[in-house]
Amino acid sequence: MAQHTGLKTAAIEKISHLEYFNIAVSVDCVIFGYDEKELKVLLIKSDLEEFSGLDSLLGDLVRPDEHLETASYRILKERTGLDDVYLEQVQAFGSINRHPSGRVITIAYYSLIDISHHKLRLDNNELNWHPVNDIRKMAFDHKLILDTCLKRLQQQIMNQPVVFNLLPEKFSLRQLQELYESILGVELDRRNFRKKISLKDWLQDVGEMEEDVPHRPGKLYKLKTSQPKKPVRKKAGAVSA
Amino acid sequence: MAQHTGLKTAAIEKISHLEYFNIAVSVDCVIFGYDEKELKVLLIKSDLEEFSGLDSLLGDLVRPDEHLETASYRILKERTGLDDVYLEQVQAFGSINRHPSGRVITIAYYSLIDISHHKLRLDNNELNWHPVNDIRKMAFDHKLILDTCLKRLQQQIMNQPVVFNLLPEKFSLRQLQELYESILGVELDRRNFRKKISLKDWLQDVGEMEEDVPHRPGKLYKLKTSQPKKPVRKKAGAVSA
DNA sequence: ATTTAATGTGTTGCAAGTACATATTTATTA
DNA sequence: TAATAAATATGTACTTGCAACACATTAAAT
Repeated sequence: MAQHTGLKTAAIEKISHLEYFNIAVSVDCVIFGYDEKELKVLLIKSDLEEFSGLDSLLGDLVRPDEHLETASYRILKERTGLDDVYLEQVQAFGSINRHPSGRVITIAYYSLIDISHHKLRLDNNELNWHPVNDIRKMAFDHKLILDTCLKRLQQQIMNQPVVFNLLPEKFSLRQLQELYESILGVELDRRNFRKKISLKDWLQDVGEMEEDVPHRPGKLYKLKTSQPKKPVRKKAGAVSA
Repeated sequence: MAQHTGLKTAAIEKISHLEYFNIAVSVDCVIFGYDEKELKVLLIKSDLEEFSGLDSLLGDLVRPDEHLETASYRILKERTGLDDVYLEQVQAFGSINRHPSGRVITIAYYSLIDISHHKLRLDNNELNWHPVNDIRKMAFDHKLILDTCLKRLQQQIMNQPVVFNLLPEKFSLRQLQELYESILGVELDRRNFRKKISLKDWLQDVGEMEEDVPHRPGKLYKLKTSQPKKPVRKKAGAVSA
């Protein structure tokens, strides 16, 4: 490889050579959901012989004319029917042997979905929600990708109002606390949790109460409209961030 | 595109088709250095006509049999002669039109280098250190990549002992504080800074004093040997993290 | 010897975080 | 209908981390 001339030039000349198109690019989505007081992730049974019986993340190759994020949104739309979801890039994974069929580097995204959303339609019965804590082994390096995305999610929830994408529009503080607990894997003190949340000024009292709970109903809240629950959706042609 | 069958299978079948090898993959390194009390970044004049006069990051296409990190280490070695540097993946950038010659998605890394290191040899006189604060416009989307990497660095330095890769082995607390100030772009209180650093238990008194300073010399410190200044270097075949 | 300029150390106040207790409300049940 | 159970709603004391701030000390330069 060129050592003393500009590598960029050398590189670009080679773009027209086939040898440099031997890497495929995919995106993989870690789709988190929250149901029955458990953090879950949407997985599909791997259809590769090498990984028979194992689950894998939802992903696909990126099309040559497709932005990375567009590819992720496409997968989400195809798999869940949902359109307007929280999505965030986490990292690229590029080990040489991570895919048995060839060199595929993948860009991992995590996404947050309200499982109870009325528009949610899983496209395939090989698709299932799995409690994150029960997952042991996955196809490819997907367990590593899942763990990395979960760590990122854990870091984010204390600073950014993102978990609300996992909940229905209206929720009680208990629901919210249970969600935090299931993501962080720890128990939280109810009084301190409420104090912390109220300091952040994320919530708005909707003036309604829980219904059909076998105990004293709590107030319902929603995310303040001034808080961006979803990131600004970039145009496909825009520079990624 | 396959909507109701496993996408993975569909994808893998297509790996053998040429249409899916139309994306090239590169890595770009944001190489930070510290000199004359300024945070600097190593850039090269772009040799593309489209970007004539503009600087660009150091990068290259990833070879089909090369791990992403290996490619970054290769670039660093070729460009600086250095071998054992701090390197960390930040993000993938994948806009469709980010490269004028074709579809190239790039994985951005940032790396920290001691500019005074005796082994440092820039391979090319188009390569220059630029004060980060002076940089306005760059080739490709490299300004965005630089800004993103700087933000990541800023987040990291308060929690992880990484800045020591930018300093010679022995340094004074003043030097260290000036470095923090130039990375964060703020002035820090000397007493609070020292307290914070000493709480972290990163430093070890080497029992020597500054020399050739026109004022009272300060004690010299080095990073505690128990502190990992560099990340564990993964084997090329290992799963990336 | 004096001046200058930086080093090297607390202290005090404020803000945030943690541990912890009691009164209140609703549904359930006896 | 009254008593009980279970969760909501709220407040206080303690501790820890962070920010503002001042003074004595040391070495080089004059």
